[in-house]
Amino acid sequence: MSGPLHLTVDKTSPVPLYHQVAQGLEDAIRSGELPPGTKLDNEIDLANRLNLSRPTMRKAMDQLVRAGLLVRKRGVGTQVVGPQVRRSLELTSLHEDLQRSGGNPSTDVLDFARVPADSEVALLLGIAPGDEVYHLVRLRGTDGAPLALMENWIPCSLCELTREQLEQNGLYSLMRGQGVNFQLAHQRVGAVSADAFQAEQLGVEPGAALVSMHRTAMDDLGRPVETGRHVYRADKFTFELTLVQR
Amino acid sequence: MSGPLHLTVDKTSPVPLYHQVAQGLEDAIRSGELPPGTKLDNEIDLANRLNLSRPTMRKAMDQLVRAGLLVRKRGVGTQVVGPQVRRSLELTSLHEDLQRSGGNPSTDVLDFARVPADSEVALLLGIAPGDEVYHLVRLRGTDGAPLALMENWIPCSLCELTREQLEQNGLYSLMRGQGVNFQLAHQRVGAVSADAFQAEQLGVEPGAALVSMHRTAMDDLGRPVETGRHVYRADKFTFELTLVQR
DNA sequence: GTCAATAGAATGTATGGACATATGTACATC
DNA sequence: GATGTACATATGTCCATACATTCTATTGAC
Repeated sequence: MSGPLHLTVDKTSPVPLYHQVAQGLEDAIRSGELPPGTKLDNEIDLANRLNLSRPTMRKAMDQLVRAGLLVRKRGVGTQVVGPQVRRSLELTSLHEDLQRSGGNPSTDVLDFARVPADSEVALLLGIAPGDEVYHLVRLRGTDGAPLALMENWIPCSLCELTREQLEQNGLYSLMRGQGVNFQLAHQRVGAVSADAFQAEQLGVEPGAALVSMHRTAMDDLGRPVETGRHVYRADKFTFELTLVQR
Repeated sequence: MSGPLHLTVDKTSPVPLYHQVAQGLEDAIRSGELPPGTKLDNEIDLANRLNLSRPTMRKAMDQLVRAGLLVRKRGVGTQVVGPQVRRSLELTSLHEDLQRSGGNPSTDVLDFARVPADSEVALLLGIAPGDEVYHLVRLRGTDGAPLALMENWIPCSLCELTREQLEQNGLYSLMRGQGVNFQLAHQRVGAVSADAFQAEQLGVEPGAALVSMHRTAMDDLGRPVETGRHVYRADKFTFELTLVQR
């Protein structure tokens, strides 16, 4: 179940060989050239065919195994799993999600201020109560219809924010642009009934079901850099996640 | 910022060296022996100290970098991130979650039948409409209070299920016990207002906000093995997730 | 004909070395 | 004193090879 698959690698390119191979294989799988169930040639043959060492070939395949596109069975071989394994879980902002789905995102900054952190926010951000934080309340919508009401806190020591920037850009891209390296985020997703303010802002009846989300994001050294509480219109928004067995 | 750290490896053990090292390092980090911010010795020294080759040492550290416990910076060194990186996202069932949190889970099987798959279920499970599937409706609770209403479909060709088994065990552990290798699951989490049936079963007012979840689980070859729709009491249940930047 | 031993094939683990490249610092120069 | 260059350092990539382990299929014995 193999043979053709004309992968090529450029040994002069600055992009690592194993990455080129992994990318080529992934493209072949996602394009359907290697349909689910296909059994690949063994690692040594593949390496020889591309004039690579086995460790390099293996490292490329490792990536795809971790990504869930390939399954290796010792003593048997390697098989294509299938492209129903879509994008795995990523750390993205809502703004970026909306851009991808083609909607026309808008942002209304309802509140923007520097305030002293209360004890709850200080605990979440790992700072002292009273330290200055940005407090934002934003209303996000697509194509004119309100979608999400978002309340966020960010330590002022991390970056400079202005109301004008926030009306144009996503919070995450602004912070990234000022050297904040997001690494991971803890989220809690649940449901709440809309209170009067939420109902008015989002254009739903009071008591309507909303998706709620609490998030605390951390940078590459594990320092909390942002925390927030968001609510979404349940008829327009769900969280999609892919759980992977390790 | 290093020096002691008395790791040892057993070269006669059947457990891979790189795994022993990774485990030892992870223990040292999580125990606080290597606090966040600690800079590790370079890979070559560490390898020499443990009488290992650099690739082996590096492979061990790779695991921890992927797990988010270490950060490597080229030309600089490797640093401990911190243990606030708790358990990442895992593929678990609700039943197992409840056992971990100490609650006393109960299961009430409201419906159990073999039925022909309708077109929607058939599409999700990748089978032909009309093929036989198990159709389950279960009410889960903790300490006597209802928590979740769960409706599931499983192809009959995959395993044998009985009502009695389901009252004692989680669905996933039953299927795993019959050779189903869960690999990943796609989930959509949102919110809905409780209808009359849901409200009665869960003990809430009609119209109350509920957390909703749709899931399709797949095995190691990418075949769908289970799909379902669940609703949870919003006051007792949220989804916790950790997003990791890759 | 059935079952067990065996050989082959594939992945899993490990070694040792070599060179490339990014980063921070110390030194030399202007 | 400011600036730029050179060097030391640590990680990033890659190769050639060896042996271990597991699964499959075939062979051979009873």
